[in-house]
Amino acid sequence: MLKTDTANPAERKRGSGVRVVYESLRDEILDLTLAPGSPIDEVQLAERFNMSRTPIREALVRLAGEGLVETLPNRSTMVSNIDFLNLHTFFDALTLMYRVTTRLAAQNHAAGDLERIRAHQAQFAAAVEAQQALAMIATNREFHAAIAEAGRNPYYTGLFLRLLDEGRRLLRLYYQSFDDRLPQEFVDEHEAMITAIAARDVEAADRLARSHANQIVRQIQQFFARDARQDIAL
Amino acid sequence: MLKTDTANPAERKRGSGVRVVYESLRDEILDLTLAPGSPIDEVQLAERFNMSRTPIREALVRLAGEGLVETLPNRSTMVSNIDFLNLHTFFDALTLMYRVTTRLAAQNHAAGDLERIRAHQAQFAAAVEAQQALAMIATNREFHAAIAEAGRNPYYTGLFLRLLDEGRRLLRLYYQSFDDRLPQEFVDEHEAMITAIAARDVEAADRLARSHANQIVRQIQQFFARDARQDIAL
DNA sequence: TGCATTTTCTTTGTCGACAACAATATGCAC
DNA sequence: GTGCATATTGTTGTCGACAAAGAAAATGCA
Repeated sequence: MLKTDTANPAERKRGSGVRVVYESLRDEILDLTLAPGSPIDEVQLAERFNMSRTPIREALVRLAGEGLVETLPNRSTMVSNIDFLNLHTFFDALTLMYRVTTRLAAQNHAAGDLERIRAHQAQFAAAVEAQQALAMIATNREFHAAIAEAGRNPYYTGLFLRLLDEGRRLLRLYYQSFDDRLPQEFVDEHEAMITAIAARDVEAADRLARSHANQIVRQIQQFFARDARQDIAL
Repeated sequence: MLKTDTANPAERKRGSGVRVVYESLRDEILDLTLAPGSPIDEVQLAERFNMSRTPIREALVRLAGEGLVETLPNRSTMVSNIDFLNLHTFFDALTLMYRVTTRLAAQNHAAGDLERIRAHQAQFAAAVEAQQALAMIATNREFHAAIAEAGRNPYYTGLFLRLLDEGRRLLRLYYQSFDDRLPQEFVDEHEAMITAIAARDVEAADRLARSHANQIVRQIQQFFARDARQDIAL
């Protein structure tokens, strides 16, 4: 219904079906192309992707495992709602993961890590310069993901990626409303974090990560608080 | 092959199939009934649970999402190996989650939380008294899960439960080798944590959680270090 | 007209079958 | 006997179909 990616009828590598569906749905959910709370029809997806319901279902099971969709037994599955009432738990966990991963990156980064991190930072700066909201969100995620990778703790990385993805939905709302204006300050903060990591200065990395997280959290919280007040005013 | 839970031929509630398979396999993996690295045959499971391969596969997808099994494309899926070389990352994350959840429990616990926590602690103490290793592992998990619940941050709770489950496999090895002897000290430490939570003493809760985690980590590390040395000696 | 009940209809959960892929076994040439 | 190409076997990924479970619509009755 959204996109008709029914391009190739049957020229699809065996075993790639689930991955395609999973990644497509995942991106659409996180980009808010699929609205939170909207129902998901299996047969519709099967038609759209030109495949049977079986791989569609397996993709949905994966998405459910990550909390991106919720599936009621014998009832339709739907895109998970954003829990605005408990956003503070999200921000709390996000801040902790920012700090922990950046700390560990300063401790454990090895050859090649800094190059990868700097490359993502360059892409992020370019996206900010071009004022492209979606690219900003994506490159920011990759930047912090690279830092987490350099920290070399897959448990932290896993939770952090999940939180960053969940945050993509919030950021999408945020940038949508602010008309894609550019937060140059984030670029500078990123640079400072890279410097601290390169110097293996754990405490500085922690401090920067914490203030970076606080910065983001504060802005988003202000935005949603303003939004809520407007809702009441109407 | 292990258990023939082929009891009821078809008297099974619609939609419960996946859950049954998922929980059974999960328990067997964590209890080491299914050895790490052992292959998983879908048709064999289908015969054992008296159902088609479809629900079996969905259960395996869920397990793969939690990292309990690994699935190679077009090749058989197998029980995830324990990554002994990177155990420190596991202990690191586990310790942090011990601390964070206990801190939050001291901050946020509400009516009924303490009762639930104390109930699990009583069961744990009973299991220790009875020197039942499996019951000790299970009740210990429930005790800390209840604390995490009282902390009211589902992101932390989710990661913590995953770590505790992964730890079940390590603890299983640990207790197996030590002939199920009883760590009375854990019971006492639990009691102290409950007291700190009840008093809403966040710093004390943090301190106790940290030392509790260190205690456990140290014992398991010693065990595996000893084990490794024995392996070399042989 | 309003409510309870039955019927239809939609959507899910499960099944058995088939095709593709990987690994092993077989055959053949040297 | 060895090395390579081919056939065979086993296992996975995908499919189309059917039946159960709700939900919605239709019917009946007061």
